[in-house]
Amino acid sequence: MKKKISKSTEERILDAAIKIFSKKGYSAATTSEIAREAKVAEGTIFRYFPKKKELLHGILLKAIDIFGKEIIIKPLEEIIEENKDKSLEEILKVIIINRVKIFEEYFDYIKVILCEIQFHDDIRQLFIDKILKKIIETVERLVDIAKDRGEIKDIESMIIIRSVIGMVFMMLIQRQFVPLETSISNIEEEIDLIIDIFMNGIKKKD
Amino acid sequence: MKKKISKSTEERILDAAIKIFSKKGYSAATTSEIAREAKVAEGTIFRYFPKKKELLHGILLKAIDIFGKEIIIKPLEEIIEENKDKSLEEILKVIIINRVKIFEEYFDYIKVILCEIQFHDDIRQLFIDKILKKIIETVERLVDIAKDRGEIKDIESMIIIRSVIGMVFMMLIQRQFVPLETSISNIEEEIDLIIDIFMNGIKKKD
Amino acid sequence: MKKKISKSTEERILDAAIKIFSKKGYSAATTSEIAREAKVAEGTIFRYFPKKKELLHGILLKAIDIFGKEIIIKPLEEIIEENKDKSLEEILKVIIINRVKIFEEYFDYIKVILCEIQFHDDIRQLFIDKILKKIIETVERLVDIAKDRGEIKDIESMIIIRSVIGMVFMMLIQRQFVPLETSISNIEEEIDLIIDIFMNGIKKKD
Amino acid sequence: MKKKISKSTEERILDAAIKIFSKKGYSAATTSEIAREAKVAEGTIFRYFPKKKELLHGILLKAIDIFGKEIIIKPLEEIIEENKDKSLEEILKVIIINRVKIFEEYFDYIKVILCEIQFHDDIRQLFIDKILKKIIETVERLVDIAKDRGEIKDIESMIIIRSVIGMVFMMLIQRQFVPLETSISNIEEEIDLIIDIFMNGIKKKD
DNA sequence: CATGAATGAGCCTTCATTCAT
DNA sequence: TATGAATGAAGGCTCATTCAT
Repeated sequence: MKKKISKSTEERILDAAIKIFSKKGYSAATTSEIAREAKVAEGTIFRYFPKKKELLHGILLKAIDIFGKEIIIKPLEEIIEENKDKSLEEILKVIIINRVKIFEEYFDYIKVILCEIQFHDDIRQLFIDKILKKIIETVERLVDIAKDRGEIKDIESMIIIRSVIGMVFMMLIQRQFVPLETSISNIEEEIDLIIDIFMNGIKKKD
Repeated sequence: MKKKISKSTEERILDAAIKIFSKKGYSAATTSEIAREAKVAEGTIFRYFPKKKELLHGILLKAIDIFGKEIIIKPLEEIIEENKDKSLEEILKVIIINRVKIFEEYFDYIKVILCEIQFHDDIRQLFIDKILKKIIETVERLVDIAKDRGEIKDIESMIIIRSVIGMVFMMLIQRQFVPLETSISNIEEEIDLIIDIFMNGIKKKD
Repeated sequence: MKKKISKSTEERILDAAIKIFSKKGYSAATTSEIAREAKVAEGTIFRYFPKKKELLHGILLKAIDIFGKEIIIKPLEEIIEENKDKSLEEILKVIIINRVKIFEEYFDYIKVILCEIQFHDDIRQLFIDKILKKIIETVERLVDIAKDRGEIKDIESMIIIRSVIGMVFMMLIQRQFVPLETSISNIEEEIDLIIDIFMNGIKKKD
Repeated sequence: MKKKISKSTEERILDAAIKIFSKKGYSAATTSEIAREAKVAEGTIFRYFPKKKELLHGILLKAIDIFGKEIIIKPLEEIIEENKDKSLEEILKVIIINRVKIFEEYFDYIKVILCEIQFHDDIRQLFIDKILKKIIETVERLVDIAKDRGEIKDIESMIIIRSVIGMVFMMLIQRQFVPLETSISNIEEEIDLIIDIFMNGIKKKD
């Protein structure tokens, strides 16, 4: 029975920071705007985050927490376990739908992090070590399971992972930035199509 | 025998701006650093680009020029024409290799633009109208040709395009940011694999 | 027993601004010099006056306050009341001496405002509405009283007002800018002469 | 037989400078705007006036020329000569009307000079020596003539001069800046009233 | 002699950071 | 602990001035 405690000051600041960073970018965001958004005095921010950059670290740490612990490891293993008898397509669909939901929920985190890893070496390293590698490891296990089942070709796992992530990522990006009109009404249908392409290719068989 | 004329001041400034923007991000970049890089006085920048933001516009305009005129339209049609008799896989490979080269050559432009379209509505609109739509239109024609030839399944073109772009894009991103060790030595081999997945899927056929 | 509280930061900045503006003019004055004069950091100025121009507004607002509330309305009525039985000349003298004192005390305000109303429409409008019209209204009442008493000719009030103000104004200007040697030692004597000219003209009666 | 030669470059620059200075003030005016107004290149200005401030000097010199030679000395003497037999009022009226015309024609010069003498010692000194003293000397002669004729009271000439100048000046200022509605339709009528006040005072005689 | 591109000092302004309350 | 006034370094931008053409 989780009691909803009113957010701590630190949390409020971090939430505000994510919001502003994702809207303006890290550099263009100002601590004063973050303070206003968090409804604290500007000085208060610096009690918790003595340098502006530590807000970015704070965000990444929170992202590591969310993506790492709560999302990637546990649920993925669970999903596979719970769907042992299902086909690879079906498992993939469950996973992708789940990931997509998370992606959209934490879209602001992703935007900020993907942008800023270009400019901050420390942030990049942390991201690679604590998030990216974890994701890859986990997906790799999934691919290996599939390979063991003898269901997929013997292609370098990295390529496979990258491919499916790329396809899904592009779908998400498009949905966020360029809501071009497709005849495909809902996201589940889109995911089905992607999985179909991914699993069976686009070539017509005779 | 093209003689390399010494670059105009405006070009030098724009080149410097791209370099600095891609290294630090638009907001964190300073006009004084750009001036230093371009070897001009800071004031000179403002003769050509009265506001810092116009440097960003200048970059986008140049990107539109490069991607639009020189790369997308003409060459793609040529490639298809020249490879009429080849298989779809072969044509795709030629195209992707060509695109990848361009992508890597103008990687700084892409980084800057993709980051900043999030924060500047005008930049985003220009990008969508002048680059993205053009790319999609062109690739769509390619897909339609393939569909006409009866070589690929009847899937929504947008999904197909997005998928292949996503796969290639992820490959490029990885090569740029996370040079993880793969057993795949060169890019051509990687492209072959991507095309194979894209065309034939990853499912093993019995 | 009014205790002289140490001036607020805002007051110190405004006082410094008036001083520098009156010495150099608004445009030639720099915020850094004003900051130095006010003994605050340059950034502090912008906490109170986000744009340099708002310093000018601040000055005008203060002038409106001083000239409007404290000086023009109340004291003038009082003076007239208190000197009911005196001759017009005597009343005029009391008023002019009082005005002259104020004028000299706030000479910097006047210099700045009179110069800058030429260049800033908003400042001009405020000045006309809040100061000039008030002055004219008040003096007009005085003239009307004199006319009612039957002591002065029936000349358009505006002309009368303008004339006496012009005479006094010129005297003040001269005293400030061109301290030409006059045999008239003190200002009271000068005022007497002006009043004499104003009341009786310069023509010798036979 | 004055031939109207097309204005020299120097003249065009000076005319442009007066125009811009009077609109924006000396400091806020830019050499580039002056160049545009004068239809010359920015560099050209500096062939004739190596420092911006020399434009101000140039303007003052031109004003000295206009006010000094052409206007004050010669015509005033002429007017007095030609109107020997007329009354002082009539002579005064002729003079004032003439002065007013000049004042309005060269209003931009006056505005610029009166503003800037506050901030530039050299300009002020020149103005006092070459214009103000000349005006005073001349008017003084006029007053002395009147005194000799026994027509006016024996008041310090300076006071007399200042008074009439102040009255006229205020009238002009008002006409320029605050065109308040007067029942007096035309300027001649106003001048008549001013002269009347000045000569006969405002007191009703019994 | 005229041009206008280039300069760079210095301006107004912002904003991360400090610190007395 | 929280505040917000004060700071001052640094940024974007302007503009008088120079100089090669």
